[in-house]
Amino acid sequence: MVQSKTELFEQELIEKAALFKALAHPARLQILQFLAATQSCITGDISDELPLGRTTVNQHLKELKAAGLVTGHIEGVKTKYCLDMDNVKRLREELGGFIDDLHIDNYCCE
Amino acid sequence: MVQSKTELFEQELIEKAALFKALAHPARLQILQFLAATQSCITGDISDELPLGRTTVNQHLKELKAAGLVTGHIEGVKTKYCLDMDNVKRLREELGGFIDDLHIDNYCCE
DNA sequence: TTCTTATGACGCAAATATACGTCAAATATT
DNA sequence: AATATTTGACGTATATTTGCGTCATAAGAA
Repeated sequence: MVQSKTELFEQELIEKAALFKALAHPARLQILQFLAATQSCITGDISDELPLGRTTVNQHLKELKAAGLVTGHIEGVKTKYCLDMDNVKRLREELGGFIDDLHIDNYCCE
Repeated sequence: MVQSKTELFEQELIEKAALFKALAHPARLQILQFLAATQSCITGDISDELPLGRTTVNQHLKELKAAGLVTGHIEGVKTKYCLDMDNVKRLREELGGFIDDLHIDNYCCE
């Protein structure tokens, strides 16, 4: 492509697409599940749970943080990661809302 | 990367990630909105509505079809695209379900 | 038939994502 | 102090996505 064109779309669509993109990799989904399952916030060796190296997992964590779904607290040498519950809830509403707004109930294709 | 590793994850996660990925671009979100808004199924010149060329839009439509969210019926020279309502509804449940399954209501981070 | 239109397949180039090795800094352990 | 852990930043290689031009095909119009 000559240039990226994502910025030519409506801001709202861009943001929604970015949210979906944050969830568009199985590693990131599994990280979210793992953080949710282990109630207490967990250190970085989430990589033991995934078929990926540590730095790769770190990279995915970084993206989840950028999307606002996860926060990281430094605790001595280690770092504890947590779900950002408020944003995860907001996420759920936004994603459901997008589909609801399509009003597929009335949709009739012929 | 030496090789793609997505296939090393659980099948369920891979499929959910693929669904999210289908929604991870503003053009595809807008295409879905457009198809939903124009009740009658629409020919390919959806590209008039987007800041993208025809072949690019075609490419995005192809991805939406691969994800099962859209179907295309040939009608003479033109092609009519439709939302696949059943799959869109299923999508809504699966995506909401993923977040529900995190049980964030009980989540307590300290 | 000839011309026009609409489409999708194909391939290219640029941008971005994915995966990881290495390294320096910070904290703990000895 | 010397050593060991844990982490994130950085760079690199490969893979995938994105955007588009070109072309051949198929159907309708002239």
